[in-house]
Amino acid sequence: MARNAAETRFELQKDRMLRAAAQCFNQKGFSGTSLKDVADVLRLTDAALYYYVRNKEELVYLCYVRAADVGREAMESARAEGWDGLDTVLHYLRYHIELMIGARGPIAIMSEIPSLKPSHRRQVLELSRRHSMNFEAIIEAGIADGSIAPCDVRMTGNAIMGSINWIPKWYHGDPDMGRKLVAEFPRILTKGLRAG
Amino acid sequence: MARNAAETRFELQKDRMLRAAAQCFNQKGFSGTSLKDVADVLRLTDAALYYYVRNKEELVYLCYVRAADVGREAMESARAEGWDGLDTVLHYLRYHIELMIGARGPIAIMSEIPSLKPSHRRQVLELSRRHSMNFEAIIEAGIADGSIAPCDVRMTGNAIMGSINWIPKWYHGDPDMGRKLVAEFPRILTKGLRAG
DNA sequence: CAAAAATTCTAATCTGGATTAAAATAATTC
DNA sequence: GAATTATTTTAATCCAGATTAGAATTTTTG
Repeated sequence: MARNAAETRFELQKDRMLRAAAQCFNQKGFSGTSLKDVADVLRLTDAALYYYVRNKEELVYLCYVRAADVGREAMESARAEGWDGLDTVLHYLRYHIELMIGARGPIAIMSEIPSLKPSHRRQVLELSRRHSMNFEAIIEAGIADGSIAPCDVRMTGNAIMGSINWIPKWYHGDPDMGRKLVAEFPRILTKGLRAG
Repeated sequence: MARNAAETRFELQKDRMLRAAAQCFNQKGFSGTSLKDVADVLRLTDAALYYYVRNKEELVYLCYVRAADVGREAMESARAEGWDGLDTVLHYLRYHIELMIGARGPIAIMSEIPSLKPSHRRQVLELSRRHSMNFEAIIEAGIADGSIAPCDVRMTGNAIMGSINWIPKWYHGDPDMGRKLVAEFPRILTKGLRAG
């Protein structure tokens, strides 16, 4: 019946669960949300979650992996379509924000990596580090191709990613706000980059 | 012995405690850090903390009030010294970052307001809302005086404050990084604002 | 220094929430 | 539609960590 793994009822439910969890975690933090909180969103019992995940720690871990996936996808699309460094950054920001607030959202803020068990922590940090590096590489490419003004790449990357990461803290699904977000944020965040 | 309330041994220790707590909360989140974690930093027993604070919830509450105070101070200094809107924003950012990473730090990220009890939550949200409004007012003043290019004030404020709020997530006390932060961040965040 | 006050500790208790096992229900398959 | 498999629930257990009471220690005061 299911075409591929991702279309299994199991996989669909699991994904629903991860989105519900992300929503809860973003609001109340990792330890602040009980499994019952997540289960309530899904109209399930807390115990049912254990059918999909070994324990609570794995739930956050999967949320973070999912967040990393979304960021990576956005960046890959942007790289394929942007025609210079600045344009690529612009595309990346738009895609990432669209995914965050769209059907793939909500996306968990990776704000409690220390709560992960060592092996998971390592993996998530690695994904996170790689994403930062890729973003900085785009900025550097933009400086090289003349579309972005020379700047401290590391700090600039931190500044922009901070804005992005913080979005779930104040955006809670209002559609009007969402449209504005997609329309304005990429523009605002890249305005300071432009060369010349 | 003590000149004023703020110099009491009690007040000093309490402040030390709030800074230790902020450090822990920023790393592991509210519920993720046990009172023992905080006490360990201070070389005290968890039970000793109850001499300074009624319970854990109050500890976070005070951390958040403290964070709001620091933000407000930075903004007041900036308003007094900035000679136009853009310059005021620049000053504000510099002061706020200096306070965050300096002797007054670490400052707690207000990321788990939902964990507060209703009355405290109301108060903190009010402080937070007021700070945002004041920041947006400065941007508007800058647009009016021609130092800042017209923009969506709300979104621009969110973007900049997001960058600021996220700092404690990646800055962990490295002095070199700290200097760079103070030197570069205000410049980066205001680069996109400039009119003309 | 002795008494009083302030601060911290020891040793419990208590509780929310994670986790588990087994039973019950729903969906699929043949 | 009976058997099998997948999903969810009920009903415990279990434990980390918050909280409390009272004792012990340190600091201050006179």
